[in-house]
Amino acid sequence: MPGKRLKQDFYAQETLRVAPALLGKRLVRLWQGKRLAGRIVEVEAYTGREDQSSHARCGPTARNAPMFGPPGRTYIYLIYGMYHCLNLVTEDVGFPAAVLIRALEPLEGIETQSQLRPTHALNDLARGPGRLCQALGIDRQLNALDVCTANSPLWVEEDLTLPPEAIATGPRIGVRGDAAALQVPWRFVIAKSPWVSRGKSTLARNS
DNA sequence: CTCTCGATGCGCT
DNA sequence: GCGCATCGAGAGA
Repeated sequence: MPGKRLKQDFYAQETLRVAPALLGKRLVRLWQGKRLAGRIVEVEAYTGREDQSSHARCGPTARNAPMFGPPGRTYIYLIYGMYHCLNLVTEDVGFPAAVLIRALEPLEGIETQSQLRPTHALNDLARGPGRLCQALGIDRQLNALDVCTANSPLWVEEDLTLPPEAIATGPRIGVRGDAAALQVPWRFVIAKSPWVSRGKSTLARNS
């Protein structure tokens, strides 16, 4: 049912199930009493120590600690000294995995979002992991936050449920790592959505 | 559309 | 000190 907040059991599933299942759902940020929200249209999975593109590949550190923690929490980090990336932690405690939220279709509080991230093009408001964090007022103050409890200022709601053929996959964007990590199709997008970030040419339709 | 480049803070094998 | 799971501006085609 649309509007219902996702609970911890959703995030506790296998990461490669959680990532595509997040597509179509609604990311909601309560910012100064206002609902800022967008539809999740693009995500990436990072799972296990063997994933050479994962921040967890070298084991637990102060930064990546949330990835080893319980599912349903945020993992937010600073990248290139000026942007933030939002992940939602998946699977069991001790197993490092998370889903990176890469793009949103703006839905609610668009005027406020445009103040937080001034841009003339609606298409650029939340297209990209750094951009969507700016538009929703997300930074490291929200790191390790439980998005399943009733009073958290950030959560994911039920919204659209997509058929498998509406989902396209491809290699992850902007990552380093070994050949396997560069090729594995762990990027998931809503096929033909005008709201996804760069790299459309590398996508293939889901089978 | 493509590409290249610089900005910038911080955690790290 | 190095290297980022990025973005925006500028140049070229």
